[in-house]
Amino acid sequence: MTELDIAEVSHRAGVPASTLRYYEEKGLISSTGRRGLRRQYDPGVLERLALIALGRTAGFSLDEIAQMFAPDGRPRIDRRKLAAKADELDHRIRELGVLRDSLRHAAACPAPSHLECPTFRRLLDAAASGGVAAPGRRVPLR
Amino acid sequence: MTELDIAEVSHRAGVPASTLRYYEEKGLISSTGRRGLRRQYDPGVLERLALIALGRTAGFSLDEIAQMFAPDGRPRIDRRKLAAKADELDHRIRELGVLRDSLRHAAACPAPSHLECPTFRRLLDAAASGGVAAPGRRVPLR
DNA sequence: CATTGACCTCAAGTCGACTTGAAGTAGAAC
DNA sequence: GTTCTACTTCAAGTCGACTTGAGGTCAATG
Repeated sequence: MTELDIAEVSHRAGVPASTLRYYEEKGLISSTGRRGLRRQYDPGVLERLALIALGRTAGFSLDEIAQMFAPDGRPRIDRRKLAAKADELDHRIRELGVLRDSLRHAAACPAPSHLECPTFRRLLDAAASGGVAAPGRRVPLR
Repeated sequence: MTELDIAEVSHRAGVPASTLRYYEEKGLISSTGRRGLRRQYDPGVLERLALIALGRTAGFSLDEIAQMFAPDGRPRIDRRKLAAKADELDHRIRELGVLRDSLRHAAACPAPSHLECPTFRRLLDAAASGGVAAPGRRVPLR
């Protein structure tokens, strides 16, 4: 029997069983059957979970990820969506880069108060005018 | 009178009035008084809002940001915290860079299915082993 | 055959940052 | 002096991704 028990999947994928049930409810994964009450899974579910994890870190929502699987279970990833997400990431990366540099500067800046540091002020103005980033959708930090 | 009406602040800072009330409730900003019922603000609140926006985009929570103001209202930013956040950002930036490159590759990859693309598979394995990033705290995407 | 313990379901709770809705009020315009 | 309107308060709702808790079931172990 090559089937995996839910505990096995949970352990191997590093994902709580509750999450596996939740993903199943959302249609992201499916179990091949039950042994008694317990869900059994095809080993392929591990790959699928990896795909889901990947999508999450790229900033896709679970619903978006669900769209990425064809009814037959094979990934059907729209290359344009990937490219678009890559561009989005690129944008975000630049923003974060500016932010990081400014934070570093502010951390080292000799001005008595941050408000008196020109670099910090420039950053502030950018933030005020939405030049850096406005709070919006969220992506994982780590 | 140099005081600003809440509508004025809302408009100039690009922040809904409901958010201003919420921030006040959280102790992030304060109004100087009322004209009738309406909150009046010192123009300095705009700078403070910029500071808050900045903190948000850097990934600080509102509570953390609240800690960054001394009781007198002046920013009291711990330089070590800034440096730590910069390091965190740096880490995240690297991760996102890898992710972006891989997405771009996958978008252009000629393999019939992404699962057959070596680059994509490497990325998958990284995601599976937590090598890229595990979902956790959130920071603004844009 | 009885117990154990890990799984099951389903509803509800959590977290952060706000938003929304109902019901009220005061300054300003007519 | 009435009406208009933008504000006010306070409680409750929203969103996404899960987690938690109560009460139930079943394969395996002794």
